[in-house]
Amino acid sequence: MTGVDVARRAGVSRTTVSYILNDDQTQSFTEETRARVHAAASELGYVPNRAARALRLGRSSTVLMPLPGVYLSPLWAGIVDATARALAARGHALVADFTSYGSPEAQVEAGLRLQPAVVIDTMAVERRIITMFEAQGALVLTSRPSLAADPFAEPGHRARLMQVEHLLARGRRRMASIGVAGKEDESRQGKAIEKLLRTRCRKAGASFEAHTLDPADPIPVRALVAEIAGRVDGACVVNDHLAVALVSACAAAGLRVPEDLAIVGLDDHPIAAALSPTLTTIAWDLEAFGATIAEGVESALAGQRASLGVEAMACHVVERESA
Amino acid sequence: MTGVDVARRAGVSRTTVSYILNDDQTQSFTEETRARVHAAASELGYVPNRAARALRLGRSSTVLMPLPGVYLSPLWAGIVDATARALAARGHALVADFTSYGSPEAQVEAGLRLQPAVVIDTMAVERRIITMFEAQGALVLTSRPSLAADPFAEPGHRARLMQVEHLLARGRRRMASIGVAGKEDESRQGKAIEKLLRTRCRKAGASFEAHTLDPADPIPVRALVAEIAGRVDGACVVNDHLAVALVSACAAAGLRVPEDLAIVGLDDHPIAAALSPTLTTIAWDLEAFGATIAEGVESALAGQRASLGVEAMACHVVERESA
DNA sequence: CTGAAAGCGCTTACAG
DNA sequence: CTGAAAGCGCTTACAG
Repeated sequence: MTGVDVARRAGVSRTTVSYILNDDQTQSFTEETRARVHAAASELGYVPNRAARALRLGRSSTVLMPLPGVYLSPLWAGIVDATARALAARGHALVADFTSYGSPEAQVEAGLRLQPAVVIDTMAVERRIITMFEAQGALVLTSRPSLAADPFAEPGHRARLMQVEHLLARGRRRMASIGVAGKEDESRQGKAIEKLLRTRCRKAGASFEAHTLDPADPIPVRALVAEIAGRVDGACVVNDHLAVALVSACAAAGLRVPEDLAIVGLDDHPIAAALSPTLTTIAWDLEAFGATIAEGVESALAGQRASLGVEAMACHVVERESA
Repeated sequence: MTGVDVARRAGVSRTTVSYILNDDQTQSFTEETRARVHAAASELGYVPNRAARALRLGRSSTVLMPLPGVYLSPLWAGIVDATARALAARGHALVADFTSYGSPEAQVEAGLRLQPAVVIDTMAVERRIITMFEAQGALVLTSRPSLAADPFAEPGHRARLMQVEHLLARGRRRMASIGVAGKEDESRQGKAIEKLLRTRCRKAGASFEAHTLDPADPIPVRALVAEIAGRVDGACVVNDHLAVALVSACAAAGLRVPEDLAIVGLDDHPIAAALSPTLTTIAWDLEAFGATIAEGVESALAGQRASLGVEAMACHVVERESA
């Protein structure tokens, strides 16, 4: 089942089959020829050999997304799924690599071994790893929001702000933001978000305080609940993982949610819907994000410097019991 | 950077390079020649072109793992990660496909478009989809435990039994098993496990009851807590997602965990460690599982009917506060 | 023990 | 508008 079979069936040369199936704009064919070739291809169930195509073109159709050591939360799973789906529709295969490598060198070497057409840079991977990929000649597509942009436009900022708006709209005026005690660039972003939320609260005449926690350890979560009980009436949490821990610690401490403390999470983790009380959260529109990345890959392959417009990644409130 | 460059540098023919680098057993070379070729390859950082190799060999080095619509729990994420790592070490790229396709046909067509060397059959995919892959000539490696085997040997059975043993060892004698209200083959397996646990409890002089719940809906979880409060003192739950919902519903109902009800989860979900109280659970040894699959892939590629020995997948109790 | 050569299936510059 | 032919980099049967 090769292009030769299609050519024979359609009564044209192998060359013509390639030109027509790849919709080559530099060639012209009669509508009748086109139709015959397409018909022959679909009747035979012809699928071009990827290896031969890659060999000839000098690039594979594999797209690599390095996510070293990423805890595969439903958020990341959703991003990977949406991206893989959108890429598959365009004939690319997404390889998401969650492996934690011993060194940046090992990571880049393993990634390059795949000979990917494009490497997708996400917020989950260190910048210097991306730099190394580029130094080795890999085509990189970044999905990082441009730092120069209006911070309000950055998705993480918008989502966190949406949490605060939701709590303010429900009459909460003593606000706390709870983040992850984290890595360096995360905490830098954390500071920016903190400032944004603080400003918003001040404008609404609400108090504001910020805390960070280690999501792997419940002890500080319990301590925090004891500390803020009675003082804070609205908490916006950086992700649902931590929000679930918080709701649970409130229950253990006898603090009523949402009466004493309203809580809004982020990411719409499946467990959030199963909790008692169910967790109000912010959900992302991942479908659109995947499509955006797939388009970016196409542009990058076409040699254009692609602007991803990740800034436009949408999110919305999922109203449940905790706020 | 091709095999020709390596040959030139080592002062041998292109043929010799291939034979030596692929460690062809039908050929013999002096140790000195081998060393020269290996040295030249590593000095030049030679990586064989995957596309050319695939074209020549007639098969890619992509391994496909269809996981249609699988909620990517930390368990599956761990399995995918461990498998990808083990396969990468052997030069294969794992493509895990979480897409929910409209039809089995669409799924198989999309999968085949990748021209995978091997398709890995897991418990997450319907059998008829695997049958279709095989009918289309794909090489399938099944990681399903053989049904004929001793049920005690099946990993899911062993893990659930481990939960019960843990609760019995802590003096609990009024046991409940809580599963997911699920699909047909799951519920068949569910029946087998129920029988196994019931028998074990009877032997220990403990009472036993089984319940199933929809993990997406907290209402029945709360109803169940109300129903079993005071009657049951030990609960083993089919996964941590549901166990978190249960712990949370207990707190909301004022039922003390573990004093009134000891709870053991399954899968070691990261959220389980962040809960108040922290969740006692069963963790899988996924590293070994990934290695087993990678070995199976190699055997399948070598034309041998591979026995995966999934039955041997190990697990252990992670002791925390809830039991 | 080593090497020259065929051929996997594709795309595309080139000739007609 | 269409086709014959080169060549991507690899493996391996075959000849020496």
